[in-house]
Amino acid sequence: MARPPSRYPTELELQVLQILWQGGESSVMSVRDALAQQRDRDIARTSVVTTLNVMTDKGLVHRRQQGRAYLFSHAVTQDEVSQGMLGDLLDRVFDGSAEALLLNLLDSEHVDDEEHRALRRLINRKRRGGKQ
Amino acid sequence: MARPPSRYPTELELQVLQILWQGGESSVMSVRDALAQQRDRDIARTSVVTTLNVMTDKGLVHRRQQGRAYLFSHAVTQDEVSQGMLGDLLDRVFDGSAEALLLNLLDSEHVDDEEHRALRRLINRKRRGGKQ
DNA sequence: TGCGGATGTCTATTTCCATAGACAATAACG
DNA sequence: CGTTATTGTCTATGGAAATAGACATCCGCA
Repeated sequence: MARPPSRYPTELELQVLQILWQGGESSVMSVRDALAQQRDRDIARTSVVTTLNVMTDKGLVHRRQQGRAYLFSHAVTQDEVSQGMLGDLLDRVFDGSAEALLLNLLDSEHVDDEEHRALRRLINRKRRGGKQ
Repeated sequence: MARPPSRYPTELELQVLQILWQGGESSVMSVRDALAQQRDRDIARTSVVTTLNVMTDKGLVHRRQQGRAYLFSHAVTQDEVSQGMLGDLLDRVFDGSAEALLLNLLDSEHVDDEEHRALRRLINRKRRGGKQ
């Protein structure tokens, strides 16, 4: 057997999605430019087309023809993707324990005192009724 | 160019690490058995050896010779890996915002009311002094 | 002492991802 | 109208990851 396809957007696909979330419906060229800027490295036009077509097949983006060219837009929301990826990490790394995840987050160098307080405010304010 | 190597343990590597974290220093065969059980699917002994050797090169596991066989143990801790992977997700998906991540976690179906309360208790109790 | 089981090495296969070139079609412009 | 720029399709390449087979050893036991 071989490597299984990744369950969630790959690195490049995520970057593309972020561009579409931010900029809305976009042409290949403008995705290419945004990618080049975001990564500080050029990428060929055809590479972007290929990637966008693959993403279309995967159902990650929508493709709409305008004249002879295509316009692309996101087919999944930022929240969907974030929750999918976070949930995946939660399961795979923290064995489904949100407490373990939060503890790890609080202990990491990514969260300083100030952010710690912000998190506490957040969770205390947000008593119930998130999703509806 | 090609796909860059993954920054953090791959799926299989993570499963192997979990086995070593749980069971301590292990032989190839016992890792193989644990893998097979955990995934409910057989895997060839040689596949496990190959993977463990790659992981040795990557510095993820230690290899110690005992008799003519090897014993393997983890070279990275569970916390190190968790923090690395969570930090990576934080940067790549949530643009470094721990609040955004927490909000997303709270809104997800993975966290019910009870767990929500548990998280609030946790963050309120844990006022200061996480890492030291 | 010779054979079977256990073990490591080396090599191979398959698939996915990232990337891009060759080519064709077509639109635009002078 | 003819040439150039734009755009999509098709095909290819290189490397990583997951998997396993062929082979050589070597230990223990009948």
